[in-house]
Amino acid sequence: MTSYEQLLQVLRDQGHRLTPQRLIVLRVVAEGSQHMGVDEVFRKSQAAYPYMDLATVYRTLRLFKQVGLVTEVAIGDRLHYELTDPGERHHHMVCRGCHGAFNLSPHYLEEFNSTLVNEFGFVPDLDHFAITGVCVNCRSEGGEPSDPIPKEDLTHEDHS
Amino acid sequence: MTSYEQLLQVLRDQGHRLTPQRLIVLRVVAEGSQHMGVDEVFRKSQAAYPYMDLATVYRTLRLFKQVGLVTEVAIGDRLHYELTDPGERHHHMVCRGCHGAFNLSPHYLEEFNSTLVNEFGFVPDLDHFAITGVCVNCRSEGGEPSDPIPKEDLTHEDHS
DNA sequence: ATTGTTAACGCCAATATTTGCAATAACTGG
DNA sequence: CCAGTTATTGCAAATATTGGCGTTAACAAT
Repeated sequence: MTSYEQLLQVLRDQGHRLTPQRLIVLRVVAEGSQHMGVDEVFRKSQAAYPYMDLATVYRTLRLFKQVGLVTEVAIGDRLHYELTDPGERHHHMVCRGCHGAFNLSPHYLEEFNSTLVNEFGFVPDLDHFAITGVCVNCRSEGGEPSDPIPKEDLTHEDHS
Repeated sequence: MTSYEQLLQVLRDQGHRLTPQRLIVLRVVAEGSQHMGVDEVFRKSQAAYPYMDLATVYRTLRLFKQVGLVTEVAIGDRLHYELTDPGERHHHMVCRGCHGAFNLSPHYLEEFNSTLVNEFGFVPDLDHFAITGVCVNCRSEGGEPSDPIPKEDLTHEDHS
């Protein structure tokens, strides 16, 4: 019923078992307002279920990523995870200045996608696409700002 | 004189010191026909200079990547490195079926680049760009082939 | 509800990668 | 060429990530 149930169905459909650990990790990631690092997911999961093992978190996140439940984003040099929103699928532009993550509509990749397919027969993985660079704010300030722009201000921008 | 000298100049210009370790790593990467993993770079460097430390290799590769001397490519789930060729700059399409790395002319990214800059003021890092997907061969064979296509046959394709 | 099959877990060890720090050596200016 | 400054190294410890394996428990079939 809830979209939460739908997510679980994705796992079932692919023959994966619904374990309490997976439910917890899923909830943790789902409730996280922002993308979280592995350690953060682990700590929150452990809070809900003390026996939670770090290896399980790694394995679970890898699985979730495989089936498309979560999206992996490289922030700085660490991987972060966030729930994949099937309705509002988006890509990321990650600023290496402020580490802000801007959303990017899939629309901007469509042409690129068809080009690769048509010219080379290469089908790119575009479920999620992340590209690093420097955002407007960091460009104008010049150099890496010591005072990063709050993620909240940037992350939910979706320029369609 | 040699392009090798030019590479060293890049380091000097940015105020980095020219240590024997760095020269060795640079040579190893330069002489490697294909992109190499950290361990491979380490082993070859160690062969040339027995005191070479693994941490130094990591640090050196990170530095080289920063200054653009080498290019980092994700093959499978490990990072590989290759010398950045300033003349024949190219990007990569990495097949997750056969792990082959196809070259991609920068031309195909120009439009994408200007779009991001114009629309969002976001300047993407396109010195090197790598995208994973499935290549023609692996698509036709269906599923992950157990007999990977030799890298030699694919890697130096440059579809301009 | 009971049982069988086997994926997944928890724990531990292995591997990969990063970091702290004292000693060294690359560059600078004299 | 010599001495001073400080980035870089090597080593070792810390941290991050992955893998092996016996046990547990999810799911399917009875």
